[in-house]
Amino acid sequence: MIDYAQMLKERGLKATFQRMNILSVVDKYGHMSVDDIYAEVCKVHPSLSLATIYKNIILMMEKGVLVEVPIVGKKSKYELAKADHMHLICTECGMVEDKICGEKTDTIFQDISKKEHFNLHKRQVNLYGVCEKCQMKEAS
Amino acid sequence: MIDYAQMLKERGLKATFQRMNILSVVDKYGHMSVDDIYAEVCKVHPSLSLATIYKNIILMMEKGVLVEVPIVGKKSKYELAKADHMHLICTECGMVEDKICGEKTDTIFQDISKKEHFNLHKRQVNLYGVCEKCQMKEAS
DNA sequence: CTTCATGCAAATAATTTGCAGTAAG
DNA sequence: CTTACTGCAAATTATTTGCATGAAG
Repeated sequence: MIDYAQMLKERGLKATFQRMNILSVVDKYGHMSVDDIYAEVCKVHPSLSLATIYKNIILMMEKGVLVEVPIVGKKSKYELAKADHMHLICTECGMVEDKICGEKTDTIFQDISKKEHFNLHKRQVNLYGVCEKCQMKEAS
Repeated sequence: MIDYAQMLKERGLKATFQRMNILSVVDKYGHMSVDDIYAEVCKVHPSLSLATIYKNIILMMEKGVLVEVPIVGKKSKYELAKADHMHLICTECGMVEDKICGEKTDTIFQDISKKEHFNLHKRQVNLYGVCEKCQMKEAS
């Protein structure tokens, strides 16, 4: 169980009800768009404003709590900042699943960066395809 | 030299002046946002409409001529469809550079997909960091 | 208490749409 | 000629901002 309040205070942000809930639903569902977050948090806090979501997402990204996951053909999703990983993205249902990268890819990326004199900060690997569930549906 | 007219006709699209120019500037500069394209093509075709750019980008993506490159914290860029590759993206100046992936990463991605019963269609690898030029600037 | 965060409403930016006129084949 | 494409203007959607009120520490 993650302590969202502490997570926020450590970065100098007040632990408001709204922020706690944003973190909690992002944590629960893994990857959410602005609208997903809004819809979900509204269930427990109906007077929530979209502007608050936008302001907080930007703020929490600056503070390194949230990370943007831009996706081909859709609005970005957001996830909690965590160890580097790749995404399997289903182009049918929109599902996003985390997968740990492993050292091998890591080494490859670092070698390339070194060769190009590129100061690498962050990797982003997205694999687009059709997930097992959607393959089932299509077959039927 | 790429024959843009043929490229378009092969996919059942008319080879208009606008489309030829969009392809030509994207080809020339490698990676461009909607606004970049608009600004550039306007130089040779001042009466161009932004709506035309949007319509054509969508159309050409459907026909597999253009590919979207979504980027953290910015508007997407577009590139000509070509062999799989990764992107080095400079977070200072916005530069995007192509790099060929190599078989090693390819194999890793396919293995993971197989293990997850994921039907892989498309890879997207973006490495974010600071390019050589911007490192120079910072140092000075 | 004091400061920072929220929610609203209004402003701005980004994208899409409908349609009459125009150009490609 | 005929169909598809463009450009405009209007509509829609997405995001940002300013400010008065309210909550956190």
